[in-house]
Amino acid sequence: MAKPFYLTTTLPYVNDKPHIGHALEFVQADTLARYKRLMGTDVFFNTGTDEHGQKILEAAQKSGQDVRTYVDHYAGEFQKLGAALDLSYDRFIRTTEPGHYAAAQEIWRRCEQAGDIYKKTYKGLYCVGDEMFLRESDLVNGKCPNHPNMTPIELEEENYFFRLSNYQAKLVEYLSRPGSIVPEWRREEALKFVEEGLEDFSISRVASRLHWGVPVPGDDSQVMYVWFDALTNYISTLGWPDGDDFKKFWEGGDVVQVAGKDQVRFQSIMWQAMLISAQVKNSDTVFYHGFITSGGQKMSKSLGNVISPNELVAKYGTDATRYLLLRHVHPFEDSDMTWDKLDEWYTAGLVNGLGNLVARIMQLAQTYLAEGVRPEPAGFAPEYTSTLENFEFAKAADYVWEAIHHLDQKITETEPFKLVKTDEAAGKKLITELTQELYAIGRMLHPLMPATNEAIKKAVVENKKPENLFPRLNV
RNA sequence: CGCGGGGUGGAGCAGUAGUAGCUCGUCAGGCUCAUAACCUGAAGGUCGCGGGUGCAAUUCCCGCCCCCGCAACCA
Repeated sequence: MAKPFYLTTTLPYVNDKPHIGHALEFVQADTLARYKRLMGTDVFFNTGTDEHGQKILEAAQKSGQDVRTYVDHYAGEFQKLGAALDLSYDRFIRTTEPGHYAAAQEIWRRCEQAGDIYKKTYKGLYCVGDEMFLRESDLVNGKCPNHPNMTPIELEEENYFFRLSNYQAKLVEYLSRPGSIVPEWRREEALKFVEEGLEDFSISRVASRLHWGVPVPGDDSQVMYVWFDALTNYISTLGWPDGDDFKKFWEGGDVVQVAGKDQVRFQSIMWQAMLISAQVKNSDTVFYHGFITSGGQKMSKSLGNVISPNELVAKYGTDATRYLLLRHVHPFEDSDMTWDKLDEWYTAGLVNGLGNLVARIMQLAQTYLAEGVRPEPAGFAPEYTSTLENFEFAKAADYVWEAIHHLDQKITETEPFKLVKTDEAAGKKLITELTQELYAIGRMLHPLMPATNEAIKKAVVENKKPENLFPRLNV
């Protein structure tokens, strides 16, 4: 029996609508989860929403909503996106759940017990407009960038700090293991960063200024800084400290996190130090994906180049959106996306490629075979599985599309549509073979495009050519 | 300053010490089962620049130029 597999995305912060980066991360994680299940592994796939902190309070106030109403709304938006992308998560955790509060407070206690939490006075420049501390480097002409007519004031505040500086040696050890971070070069980057020295970081805020957070155990005057509580979700979702799922999937399983490339310090350094402090096993691997740009630039409303996940699903459909994100986005590095390119990729790969192949084979099968083909059970080629084991989603798709191309070639070369007229038995045998190969392609597609796999399987078993899987775009 | 990634045919990418490959686009041919799809072939690159080591470098080494990230509590 294979080792259980725990997988989690980062939790999107709900201060705005879901964007394409969220969709990318979700789809990548979902593909891994489905792949592992396909291999017979017991999987726990976690995602959810991060709902505390200053920014959220501000965003709620700005929209004139009660903060609860506000976070409920956005949690709903992310759940809708999950459905639109056909995600197979086992748990959608919200950091405002009571169970999560309990876990966050418990890890706090354990870190405190380990001697890693202490109180310190923090002095800094505070912008009343933003209600937050600014760094020197944030200032524009000595003023807050968001409030140029307000002079930041010197403010002193007492906060709790976490002794990250205690964990340099242990983090170096952790990060020295290849595989602790994927891709490898990001691991080396993180290692170098840790070797240069670590500073303690503040993990609480004064409750009178910011009440929207998890109360610090034993000190009602402070709430946890949102990072500290949010990171805990990865284990609170499993019922830590006592839950059976925690024992099975975290302690007894492979623990894999998926995150954006801006997350290295949080996921692979802060969070891992917290785990060590609380004496919980570290994550085995954190996989970091790149960002998606549009027309060579960061997507932004002012540039008008935003491509939203909901627009993608509306235009191309669920599986096609998954295809576009998996095959045409580099798993580790930034990738560019424009509507022109998306249309091109969609038409070439799905309309002309996969969709057309299904149509041509199923037309033959439906016409010449008496009944559905019973698929033969088969394994998966290592060339295919190794790509997914290594988070190389685009290569996995490339492998499948090579198989699609070979099948197209085979049809052209063997001419079943002629053969069946000159030698019916041989023709039918050939068509049966082609249908089985189509079925095998569908199976490999499962982690990437689950509904498409189902559609192909159904067509083969029922011996019925399906409606166009991928309709041509109206140009 | 530092650290990291990258510069390959029109575009996007892969790759390797010894005929440079893929997708899209272009052109020609083939096929007719299929969603004007599919198959084959062709045109198109001195693999950023300059040195070095090799019988041989796009691939290794040195120097330079250009582009893009990171430089921590922004969740």
